[in-house]
Formats: sequence, structure tokens, C-alpha cells
Amino acid sequence: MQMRNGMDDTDWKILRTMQAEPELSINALADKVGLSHTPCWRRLKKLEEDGVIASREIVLDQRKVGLGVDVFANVRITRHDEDTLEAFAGAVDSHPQIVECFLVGGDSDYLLRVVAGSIEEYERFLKKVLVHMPGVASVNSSFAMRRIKWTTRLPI
Amino acid sequence: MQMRNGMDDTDWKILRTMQAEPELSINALADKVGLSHTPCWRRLKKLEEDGVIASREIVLDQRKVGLGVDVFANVRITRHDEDTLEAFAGAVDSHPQIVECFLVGGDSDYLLRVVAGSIEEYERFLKKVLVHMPGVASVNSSFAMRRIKWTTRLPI
DNA sequence: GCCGGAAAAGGAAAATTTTTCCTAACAGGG
DNA sequence: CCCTGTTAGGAAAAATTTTCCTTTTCCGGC
Repeated sequence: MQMRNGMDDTDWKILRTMQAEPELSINALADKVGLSHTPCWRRLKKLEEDGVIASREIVLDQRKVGLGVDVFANVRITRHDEDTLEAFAGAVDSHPQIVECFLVGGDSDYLLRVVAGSIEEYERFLKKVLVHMPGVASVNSSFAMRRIKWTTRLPI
Repeated sequence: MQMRNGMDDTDWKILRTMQAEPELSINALADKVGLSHTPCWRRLKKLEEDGVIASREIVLDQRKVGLGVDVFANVRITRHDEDTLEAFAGAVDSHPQIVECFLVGGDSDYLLRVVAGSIEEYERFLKKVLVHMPGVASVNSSFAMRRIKWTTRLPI
């Protein structure tokens, strides 16, 4: 049987099905993948244990919880030693307004997505927090005017 | 009672608790927010109906499903008429490799996050798909060297 | 080709959780 | 102060998850 990343076809089918319809019951899932509930349940548990399924989440509507503003902040760092990067990463982690952060490009800067209730609120966050985070040389912010797409579902 | 965005303190507490521990049972949740299961269940349902809870998702480990590469693509558009934007948005939607897309900045370009199995795979996607999407003038790609943070949880 | 053993699947039942239904408490307006 | 509509609560029904044990399938060695 064909195996990719330690998973057989049935495992992949489970992942695809659960991604598409995360609220499916074990029975419904088992039906869709052509197993009875018990082996299906065992496979699902294994996928969770193995961390292939990293977590289950509830996804809130940003607007409806008053966080309609998305800002992308390009952060340039002063020094690129491990300590500075660690300290910066720690700071990122501790601020829940920062929902995404990637180290990008060759010139070692970070791309962050920050959520806020308003532009003013973001400006406060920028001035009070972001520019004071360890190692930050400069911050270049661009506001998202429209969200075209955002999904947790991966093309598997 | 204090209301924010049409929700009282208990609703917010439910949202916060569920964000932090999405797999909580109704009983456990009810305990944490200080209600009995029935009213708690009704509030949760209402939050789902109202779309405050937009969806429940399973989040996969990108690496473990063979999609370890994240690329940010800055796409510049030729024309900015509504038709072009619509067509572009439609194309974005139909390609599952594109997991995020925002219209950013004043010069009307798009920031996309694209997932791929390898740099080569991304390059193929870039050449075969991205540059041919409707209205695309140029694409500037930066590879994510490290993921510092990525979360679905909002600071409420 | 057949046997033995391991791994995966299946059925039935126990345990837990979700959902419904009906009753009780509470708040605001007349 | 009572009436009405809204929110909470308890008990029970329905559905789902989880366990346990049996059956089937798949391989490697003979």
C-alpha cells in the first residue's frame, strides 16, 4: 500500500474529509472513508497523537468580535545573533495581538500580522509595544483593505 | 449588564474559554463560565448561529503533511477596476495552495501566503498559475525561513 | 499452496456528551 | 404588584465517543 509521510490512503482520506467537514461525527466520517467507526476512530486518534492533526480550533469572526483591522508589519531587526532572535520571538509570542509572524527573505526581517479594533488602536500598539520589542530596528506597516481569503485548510 | 458587540460578559467568557480550550465539553465549559449546561449550550449555539463562531476547524501540521514551505507573494495588479479585482479574487479562491490573501496598502496590491511541498513546487505554481491569474502585473516572492507564530486565536 | 502470527477491521455494549423538554427564577413595563 | 418575556436549571432522551472482544486480512516462512 502506498505510504506518504507514514500515512496510507485511508489516513489521507480521513484528513481530507475532516478538513472539509470538521464537525463530522465518527460514524459519518467512517461512512465517508469506507470504514466502520472503530478503526476509523483509532486512526483519527493516532493522527492526533502523532500531531498530524495539530489541534482543533474554533475560529471567530474578527469583525464580530470587534477586531476588524488587520495590519501587516514588516519588522527589521538590528542584529541577527541568536539571542536577539530568541528575545524577539519570545516577545512576539507573548503578545496575542500578533497572530502571525514569519522570518522572511534574505535580509532577515519579520512579517507580522497584527489584529486590532481600529487604526488608532494599532497605532498605540505600534508605538507602545512593537517598536520597543527586543532588537527592532524599524517597522513598516501596511493595512489590509480587504480580506480576500483566509483559511486553515491545506491542499492535501 | 455590560454589552459589547451584542454580547454580555458570559458570552465573552464562553468565547475566551472555547478559544483557549476548544475541545472542552459543554459540561466542562459550563463549569468554567459558571452556568449549568443547558443555558451554556444555548449560548454556544447562538454564537455559532450568529456567526461569531465562524467555524470549527482541525488544524494540520504543515510539515507533517508535506507542506513545509510557506511563501509570501506580493502581487501587483495591472488595472484596478472592479472586474479585474473580482476575477483575481475568484482565481485566488479556486487555488487551495493560496491559504491567505489580503488587499494591502495604497498601491493596491495583494499579499498572499502560498503553501507548497518544496521550493521547486512553488516555482512551478508561480510560473504555471500565479503569473497567469487575471490582472497580474508582477509577483514578488519571499520565502519564509522560519515560522515564529501562527494562531487562530484572537485577543478578546 | 498452507500455516502462524501480527496488524487492521468489525460488532456490540458501556460511558460520556449533546440535545430536548419542561419547569423555575428573574427583570422590566404598565 | 402583577404580567410578560427572557434566561437559567434539572431530568431525561438521543446521539456520539470510547472500550472490549472477536473476526478478518495480509505477509513471510515453510
